[in-house]
Amino acid sequence: MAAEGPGGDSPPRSKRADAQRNRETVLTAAAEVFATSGVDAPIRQIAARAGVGMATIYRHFPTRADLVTAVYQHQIEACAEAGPNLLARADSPLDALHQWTDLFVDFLVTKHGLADALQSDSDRFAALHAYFLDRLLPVCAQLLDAAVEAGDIRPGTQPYELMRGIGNLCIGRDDDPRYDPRRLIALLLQGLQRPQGT
Amino acid sequence: MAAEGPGGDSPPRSKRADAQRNRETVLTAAAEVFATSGVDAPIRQIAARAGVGMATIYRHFPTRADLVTAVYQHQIEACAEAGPNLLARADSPLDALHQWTDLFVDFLVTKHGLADALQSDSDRFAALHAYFLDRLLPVCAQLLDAAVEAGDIRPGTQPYELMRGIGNLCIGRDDDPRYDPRRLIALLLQGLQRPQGT
DNA sequence: TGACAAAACGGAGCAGCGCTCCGGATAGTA
DNA sequence: TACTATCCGGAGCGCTGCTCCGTTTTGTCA
Repeated sequence: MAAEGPGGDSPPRSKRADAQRNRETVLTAAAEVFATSGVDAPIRQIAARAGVGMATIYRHFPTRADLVTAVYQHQIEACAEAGPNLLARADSPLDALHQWTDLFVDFLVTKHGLADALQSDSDRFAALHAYFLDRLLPVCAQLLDAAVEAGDIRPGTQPYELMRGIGNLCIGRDDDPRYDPRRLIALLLQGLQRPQGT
Repeated sequence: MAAEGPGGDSPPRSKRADAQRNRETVLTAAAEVFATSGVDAPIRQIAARAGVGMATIYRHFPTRADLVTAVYQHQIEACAEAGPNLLARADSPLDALHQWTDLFVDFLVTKHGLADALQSDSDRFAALHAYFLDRLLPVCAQLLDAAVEAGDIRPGTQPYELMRGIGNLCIGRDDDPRYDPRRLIALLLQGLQRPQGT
């Protein structure tokens, strides 16, 4: 979908050609800077790389969350769409949940500081948080429900809590061999499974 | 005048009286400010509250991590000492691990932004991170080992990973009724338990 | 007690950041 | 070509972390 701020459809008012061009330029530059300096990189740095003024960035993306959202939109979307596909193709709903989680974690871990931003207790990234929830929560809920239905995991877990938990576990330096979020998330899912007895 | 300040034992030659006094004043002010504005509160604010200049704070606590560590030292210590006690008194090592985890989580959750700081990928809080690890990792390892020994949980989990996982799960606003780190940590420990059958 | 050096203090000052404001440039249209 | 709505750029403000240095306080020794 068109990258619009939350608020919905705007009339087919097309922007001026230079504005359109600058928007793309900024997105490209932001993606590069985020990859090297993390999503907290100074706006000035992104502006310099894009060869535009700061106001241009703020005009297109009023908050940092809007910019981050726009940069990663495609990947978030891909992650959302993968959910139903995995559910259809995997051996079991539990298996699908595992695979989807792996996908989600891979995405978060490879984006420097993205997981941190998502769970930050400041409100700077509220819009990003909202977008993630809006797109991925239903997917996670669907997978969870299917696994419950199949009797693989016990009912009662809230998708929101699980998603935030997974996101939280992804926080931190990604170059520490002593800490691999995947192992902990595997434990978490293990704990979710219905015990054989009782 | 044998009044020796708490904390590490330093050689007999100590600081001037006014320095000692200011150190305490700053610690008190910092504790108050941290409680209301979080551990990221501006140094100026703490200085103003303590009625001292900023340089005084930097002189006593070169980095923010040093200040935070000093403020929470007693509570961290208490948490560390509780480990062996719980192990001795609880019904089982697994039970002790649960109780200790609760203690740890309660501590983290009630300190605004402390968990965030602990896992921040910036190096600003490296000293704090190191202190936590130094004091609490052995305790966690002891509890974990005991539980493994008792056959309650399966071997192979690294204490470092578990501690970081617990810390990570505590990150975020603490006023969200939809997210309770305790529930997820319970799941994590559940996943750690040795399966009864097969 | 008074003098004096070491220790500690305080805040001005610099640099880096987010974000805004407004004079000037530009694109689309008549 | 002329005109206007749209868009642009960067100077500027306020807020931060952290340092530097002239001033004040403390402890000691004559």
